[in-house]
Amino acid sequence: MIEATAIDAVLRTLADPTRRAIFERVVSSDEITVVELTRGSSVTQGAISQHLKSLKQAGLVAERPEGRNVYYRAQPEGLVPLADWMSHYGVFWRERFANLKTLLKEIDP
Amino acid sequence: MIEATAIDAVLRTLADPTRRAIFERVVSSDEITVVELTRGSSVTQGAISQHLKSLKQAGLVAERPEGRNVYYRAQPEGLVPLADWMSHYGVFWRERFANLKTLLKEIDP
DNA sequence: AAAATACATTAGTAGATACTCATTGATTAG
DNA sequence: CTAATCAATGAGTATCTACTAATGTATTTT
Repeated sequence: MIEATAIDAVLRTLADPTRRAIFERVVSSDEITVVELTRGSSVTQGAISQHLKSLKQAGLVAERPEGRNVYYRAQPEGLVPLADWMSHYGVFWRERFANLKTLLKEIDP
Repeated sequence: MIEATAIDAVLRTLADPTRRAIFERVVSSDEITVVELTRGSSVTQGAISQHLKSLKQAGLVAERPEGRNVYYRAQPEGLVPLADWMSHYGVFWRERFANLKTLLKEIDP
């Protein structure tokens, strides 16, 4: 059985559009600070920090404090519970997953 | 860009543990009625019907009325938005394919 | 040292939502 | 025909949560 608590945390965390948008911005950038995330966002800095806390607890992001800044980066292994769940319950996911494996072989034969 | 509304509906629908459990039971069985789903569940029949409505609107299940019963079955193509969203981050994984190799082994050993 | 900057955290609030209970509509059984 | 069963829906409620505003804690700048 898939670990219920992990998939639960990941899905619940990604379900919120604002929080998911933050995660996507973290993914798109190598590293990004809270002020940078706050700029171009419709919510306040406090909300950003709260969402980052949720993302961190779900294992989706990691932080690197440096001086008064905190750099956030994506933690891809946090998506493993979701990928695992998909492999069980998503038939079509297997095909796309096969494509991903093909892609990887092209990159690193 | 991935269609925001679809991935939003799928994630929001699957985020609730009770509703996700219902979906998993529908997936596991070929076809299943509401009474069957209600048996062995901690919530009432009304709640089950409400969750099935959400799942149907998200495109995750389909129904087949027969007499006074309604048979539900999983609609795997409803997971495509989620798979697409994951694929999008497959690109992100490619940039860090060392991690991806680890992920692949964990997901599909 | 004082001011400014970066981030986290708290309290309070408005809106969302998951649930129960009751009812309704439809179909089947006695 | 009447009673029972299946499922959907509505009203009402309690809980959850995403948000703002304000404050706190470091750290850096001037």
